[in-house]
Parts: sequence; C-alpha cells; structure tokens
Amino acid sequence: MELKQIEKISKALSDVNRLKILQYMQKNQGKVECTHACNLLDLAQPSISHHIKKLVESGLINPHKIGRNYHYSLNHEVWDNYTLRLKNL
Amino acid sequence: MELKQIEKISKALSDVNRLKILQYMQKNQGKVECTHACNLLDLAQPSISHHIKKLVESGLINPHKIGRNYHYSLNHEVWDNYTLRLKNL
DNA sequence: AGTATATATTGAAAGTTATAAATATATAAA
DNA sequence: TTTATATATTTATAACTTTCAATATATACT
Repeated sequence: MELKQIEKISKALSDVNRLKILQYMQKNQGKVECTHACNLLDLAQPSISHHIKKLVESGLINPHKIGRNYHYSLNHEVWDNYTLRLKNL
Repeated sequence: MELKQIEKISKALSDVNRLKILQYMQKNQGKVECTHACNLLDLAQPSISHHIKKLVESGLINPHKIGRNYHYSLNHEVWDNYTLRLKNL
C-alpha cells in the first residue's frame, strides 16, 4: 500500500459523519443502508451519498446492490492493511 | 478517545507531506528536525511549520525544544490508541 | 550589542471539500 | 404502465486547507 493510498484512506476517515457511518456498520455485521445513515446523521440524502462514495473510493467499504437498496460492507483487508502500514510507514 | 479526536488524527494523516515526515521519524528513532523536513519535502519553510503544527495538534508527535531547534518525537501512545480505536469504533 | 540561524505567525491566493436543492436513474409495487 | 422509493449526479455555495512571501520571535555566535 502506497503513501497515496494511505492518504486517501486517512482522508476518508477524517470526517465525523463518515466515522459514524463506519461505527454503525461495525455494530451491524459490517452492513449499512443509505436510508439508515440518513436517520443516523441528520444530513440530506445527497450528502450521505457523497460520504458513502468517499468511503467506497477509499476501498474501506464495498457496495452491494440488493433491489433498489445498496448494502455496503466493510472491507476488512483494506482496513487491516491500513492500520498495519501505519505502524510501519 | 472520542470520534472527534479520531477525526483530528485522521486529518493529520491525510496529507502525503505529513506522512513523509512521520515516515522519516519512524526511520530516525522517532525524531525529526524542521530543517531536515525542508530538504525532504521540497516545500517552503512556513509550509513545513504548518504541517508539523497539524501533527502536534493531533497529538501524534510532541515538540521538544533544544537550543534553537525543535525535535519532534512520535507519541506512541496516541499512535497505538488510534489504530486500536479504529478497529472498534 | 549586532549578526546569523531555526522556527513560528500572519495574510493572501489557489485548491479542495461539505452541503443541499434540483434533477436523474433504477427498481419495486400497484 | 404509472407511481413510489432508494440512491446517484449535477451544480452552486460556503467553509476549510495548502501554499508561500513577508515578517516576527527566539536562541546562538562573534
């Protein structure tokens, strides 16, 4: 994992709203739906969509389309690699 | 460690220049001097100063004044807490 | 004291990000 | 096939961040 990727993941983690989404996922078998996040965060739907996109682009979560919902699941490999690489930049 | 603190540390980590400073520190017994960072990064001195300040404010590094230099040392406790807390937001 | 060096602060310009309103797309339900 | 629902995209704006030139401060050296 290159520094640029670490930068990208750190950026994805550097917003309380996105952290709350991830927190919710961790408590919820690694899953979240966009509508749930809307209730959770008191933000407009496009903002949630924006935040989730950032998380997907960082590789921290993966999207799964189920009907007209998306489920997003934690990518544990990326997550673990990130913390591992931080320990040894 | 609260979400706000995790956000702050993530923000500190979300810039390649700051990551390079930390990388240099890890390779250098957890120490760096500002002037060394200037050579390392090809940025003007005030920019380095700005980046180091962000790292200090996040708690990831601690400043030690030695003569007219500063040494900055990694705060391993904060560093470790960060990765630990991420695993369990 | 006067000069040189290391780092910090201020202020301004340029770049980036977050937010929401409006709109679009895709799927499900009637 | 119309209508409702879930999510994405576009666009505009406001807020924040990065950068550097200029300047300030603090310490060391002569």
